[in-house]
Amino acid sequence: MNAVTAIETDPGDYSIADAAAITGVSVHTLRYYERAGLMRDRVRRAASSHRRYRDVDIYWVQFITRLRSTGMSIRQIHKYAEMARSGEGNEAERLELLEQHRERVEAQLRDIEGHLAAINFKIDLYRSRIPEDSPQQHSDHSAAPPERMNP
Amino acid sequence: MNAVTAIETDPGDYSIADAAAITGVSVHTLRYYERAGLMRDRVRRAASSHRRYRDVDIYWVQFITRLRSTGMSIRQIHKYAEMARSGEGNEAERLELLEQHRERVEAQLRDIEGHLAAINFKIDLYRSRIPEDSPQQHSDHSAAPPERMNP
DNA sequence: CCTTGACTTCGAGTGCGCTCGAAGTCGTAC
DNA sequence: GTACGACTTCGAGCGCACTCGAAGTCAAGG
Repeated sequence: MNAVTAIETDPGDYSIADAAAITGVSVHTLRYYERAGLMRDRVRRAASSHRRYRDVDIYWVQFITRLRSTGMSIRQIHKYAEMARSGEGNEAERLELLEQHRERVEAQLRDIEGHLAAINFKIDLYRSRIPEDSPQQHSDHSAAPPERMNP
Repeated sequence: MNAVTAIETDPGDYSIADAAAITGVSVHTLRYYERAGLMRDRVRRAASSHRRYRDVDIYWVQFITRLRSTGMSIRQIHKYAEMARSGEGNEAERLELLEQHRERVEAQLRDIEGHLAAINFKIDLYRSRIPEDSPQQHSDHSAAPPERMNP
């Protein structure tokens, strides 16, 4: 069970280029994430010191990509990864972190829906001014959205 | 109809501090937006050279805030504002810009929904590992999301 | 043996969107 | 008159998340 050959030949081991292709994250960013302490597990190395990503690493990258895409900061992901790295005993804490994030994402979703509605409203406003011949005043200003805008 | 007094006393005129309070955008940022050419209309000034925001300015700020919140860049908003400033004749172009943004926002919304589902999936995974007493192995790894993750 | 190319590390650079601070000007209150 | 506070301009600074580049290593192919 030679570790090196095992690592080199094991299917389910990917080069950094492969990992980048699979995850859609650039090789630069993959290295950066690792440096920043975002990886859950230490990424294995071939004898050549080249990184060998395993499936779990890929999944992890895909998951933290989702966290990033929903606005979680690198700092926060680092914290989460650190907890995950330190093994059992902090599951409740990790869960809490995720649940807090979930709430932020849900709020995000609601906000964006509101913004979308306002944008659609404005689009309709433009539409009503263009198609038929009525190129008089442009009272573009008040893009009054479907819902109240101010607190 | 003294312009100065008219501007000073007109209700519907707000100081930059008022505008900041109303829009939730900081005074620094309001000035920055103006410098960056994001304002549709030239913001009026009192004799003291203090800015006097009118309702339309407020509405505009609120709208571009929505554009910002949905990921439109300052550069793009500048372009849009420039078109709006240059008066009639480019409504179709403005409409197109907004519609393109709308599509991006809709895509954003779908993406976030997917991310949220994956996060919820992971949360459920944690939940199943915590409440009852079963603190054995932690096979946290594969946060297999409800939908396929890779293209 | 030598080239090629895919990787390595590490520090520096970039772009974005603010955010701040210094120095100055007003207008009102005491 | 002078102190105060709210504003003004302008340039510089900051934090974040990458992104890049230089210089080096290594394995395989010709």
